[in-house]
Amino acid sequence: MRIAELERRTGVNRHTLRYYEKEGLLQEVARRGNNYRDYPEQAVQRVGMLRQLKELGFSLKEIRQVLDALRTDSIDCEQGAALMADKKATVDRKIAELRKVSALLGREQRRLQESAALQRQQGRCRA
Amino acid sequence: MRIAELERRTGVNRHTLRYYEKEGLLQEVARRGNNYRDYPEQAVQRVGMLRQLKELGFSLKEIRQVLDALRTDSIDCEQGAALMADKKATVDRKIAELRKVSALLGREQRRLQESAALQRQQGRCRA
DNA sequence: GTTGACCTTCGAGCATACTCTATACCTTAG
DNA sequence: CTAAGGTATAGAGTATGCTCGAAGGTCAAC
Repeated sequence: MRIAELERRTGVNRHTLRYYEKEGLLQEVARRGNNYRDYPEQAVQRVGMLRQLKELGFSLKEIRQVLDALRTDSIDCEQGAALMADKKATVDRKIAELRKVSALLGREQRRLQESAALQRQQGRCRA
Repeated sequence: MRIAELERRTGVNRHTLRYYEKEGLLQEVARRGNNYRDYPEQAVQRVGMLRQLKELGFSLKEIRQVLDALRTDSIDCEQGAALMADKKATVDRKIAELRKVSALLGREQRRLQESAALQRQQGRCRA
């Protein structure tokens, strides 16, 4: 598919897609005779994963490492496995931290909601 | 405490601490007679939470909203509760996504590890 | 072959989040 | 009093990750 379609299907700006390619995040982008980029169907998923990881706080550099390892082939298996383990540990740590944050936000939300209820009965908010 | 101690205890550059203050992320920083900043003990925790949220992919702007709501007082309870609920939903969504990523990384790690084992027995990596 | 909708590259510009430098004031030890 | 070291502000500089516009090539329809 051409860049316009990938842009439409991923919601990612075409300039950004070219930027990702330049930064090595989207490899093996074929070109047609006219020099137009010709993305494989797979690219949609790849860009999706990229954006997801980015949203989760990973830098493009880190994401590239993971995506590279997922493409494998060029990378040593042992090394790839270690990278995956490392990234998984990072992700698991993030999950644990987010759980705490979620719990904290939940508690705070309930507290404020109760205050709001009181506020409706009485006067001002006394959080 | 003065800025040097907060820097030491949080591991955050003093220039960054002043930057956070300027951006409204650290409010109520008292000044001594000599105009030196005098942070309350609490600031250590606040900076810690800030950095943690940042690490998890939140922008300083988003973090400020949450920290502001946690300080409450100035904010409407109803509104604060809604913000907390909203941020909690975001966090919970992130957790769900990270679980998927973690699972994927785990699968990939095992696959590469098996390939590495085969590789040791036989020849090259065939991932 | 001209129009219009694509596509290309290149380089400038921008927002965020620091990070550092310069200049100067404050404080404490010797 | 002076030197050393901590602090202040202001503003410049940097890294990352986009985002955009200009100049020009490609292509299908008319």
